[in-house]
Amino acid sequence: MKIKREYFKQEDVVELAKDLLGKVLCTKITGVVTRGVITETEAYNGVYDKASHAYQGKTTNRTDIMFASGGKAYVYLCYGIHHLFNIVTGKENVPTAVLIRALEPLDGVPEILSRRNKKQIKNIASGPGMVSQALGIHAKHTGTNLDGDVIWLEDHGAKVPEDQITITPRIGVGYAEEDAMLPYRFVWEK
DNA sequence: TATAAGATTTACT
DNA sequence: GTAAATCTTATAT
Repeated sequence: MKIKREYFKQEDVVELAKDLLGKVLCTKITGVVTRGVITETEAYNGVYDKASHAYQGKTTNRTDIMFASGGKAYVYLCYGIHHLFNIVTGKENVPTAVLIRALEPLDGVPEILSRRNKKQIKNIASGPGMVSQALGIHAKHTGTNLDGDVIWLEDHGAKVPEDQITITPRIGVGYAEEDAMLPYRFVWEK
């Protein structure tokens, strides 16, 4: 079943990032539906988090979307090459978001293989830039409603046992000083 | 207007 | 293991 927009409005972004493990991310970008089970996430805790683009309430053209209420896509181009897909969460004016770092293809596998130019699905979406490429997500999808028919999430009822969840510091945010050590990354280790 | 750096991936030595 | 690719955004002239 499709996840309602209210789900993304809960205030504890760290809990939400953890709860998203096992959920299914779906896109319909080129007329083809692709689905993947989320296996790795990171939380970005708004104004308190130096690793967040919205640290200290900084608003720019790029980060404006993070201040919207939960349930929208925030897609950001990194290193000029990679599109990073985030789910905006929380209430309006609370710039929290969850980065999807990895997933396992479920439906539309041939389309995913073709987009990634690969022959097998192993590790095909094991990094934030690769997730976006696999599902066809582009920076132009920033602001897309996640309860629409382009990008949405489904709950297939998968329960992830606590003992299969690994919590670690985030990746690639060394510039965030002490906040780089925060345990905001969640990995589903099967 | 110009310059520096980035929530990364991939290829090559 | 190291380095290149590559372009938008933010900050400074």
